[in-house]
Amino acid sequence: MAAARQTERTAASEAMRPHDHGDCVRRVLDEAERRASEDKVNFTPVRRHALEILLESHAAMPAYGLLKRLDEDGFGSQPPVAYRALDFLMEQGFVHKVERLNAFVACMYPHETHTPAFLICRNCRSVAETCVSPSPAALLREARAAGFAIERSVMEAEGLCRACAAEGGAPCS
Amino acid sequence: MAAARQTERTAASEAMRPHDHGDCVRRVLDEAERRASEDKVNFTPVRRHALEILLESHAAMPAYGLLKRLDEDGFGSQPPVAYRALDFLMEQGFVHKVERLNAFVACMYPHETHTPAFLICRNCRSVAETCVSPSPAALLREARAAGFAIERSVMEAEGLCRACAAEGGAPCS
DNA sequence: TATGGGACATTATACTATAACATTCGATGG
DNA sequence: CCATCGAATGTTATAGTATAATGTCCCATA
Repeated sequence: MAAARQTERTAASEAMRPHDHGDCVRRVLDEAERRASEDKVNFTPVRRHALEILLESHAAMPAYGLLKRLDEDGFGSQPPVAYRALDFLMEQGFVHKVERLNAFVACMYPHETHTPAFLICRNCRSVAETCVSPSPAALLREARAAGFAIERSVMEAEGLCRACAAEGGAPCS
Repeated sequence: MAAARQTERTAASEAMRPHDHGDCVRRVLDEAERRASEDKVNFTPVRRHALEILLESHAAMPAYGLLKRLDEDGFGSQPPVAYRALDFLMEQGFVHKVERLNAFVACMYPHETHTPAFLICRNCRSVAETCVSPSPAALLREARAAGFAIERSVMEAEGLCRACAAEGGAPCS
């Protein structure tokens, strides 16, 4: 279990089941490619490779984890390398930041506008993205009442994934 | 505008209107006191004072901002001073962390169990807490399907508060 | 061909958070 | 009374996250 941090383990309905992950990768990468050329943004090698790395697993990866990988693959070792790529990918909606973990995941639904919602296991730190409607009604009402214009929002739920619950939910260590 | 970061400015329906803030403070502090003695937890001076500091405004305060204040008031200058107080206050539900900002706000609804929802202005960084139901239906459905047990969740919405929108929404600088 | 802008390189530093271990002190039971 | 256990705090050190600031490269294009 201790090794489960930031590995392949995932929790949510789609991600948690065995699946042809190559399909995930191709689907998302193709869509990103398409959208990038459509929007005339510059999908450079470092940006593309950063997305590929994040796509290797459904787990969230910290910026310095990504940086390490980028460095190993010859893209440079300084923090801005990773953060610039991440900024681009997030602007394009190809990647989300999981604030609770200060870590990043490739978006599995890059074709739809949505409010990402994450199920984050406090035990193994697996992360599953699910989609909810662009802005949940209750929050939208509150925002309207306040004159607040929501531009993007995220829901983050912490708890225990099925696998960890089965093991008793004790901390990894 | 530039000075608006982490000041009294707030955005949401309750917090954004002029109001007797002394009432907020007394109400929350009394409730906290009551709950602490009821639960037999140790509401020590540093913990209480940390809550008082966070209650001074509806804005989110970074941990090191709180630490600075605690230090000035004679409670010590090392990071664990602030983080320990914050850990306690969050456990008790008296304080929430706004993950998007890595900053902390006193909970304005310490008497109810709820999913906090934050409206965060990307321009002036004001934060308003609103309540939504313990777990929005759509997310709950997803979680059930995944066998994921939600223990707590948060919604964070970023956008422009009314005041900043009126000013054109340009960055503070 | 100059020039303007986007992307990238490089250096330094700011900010956030926790690990690890020592000490104090009060409640509780012998 | 005294042992001792645990919660809270004190102290030092370090890990982890993120951005500022400046300069270079290169290419589209006027």
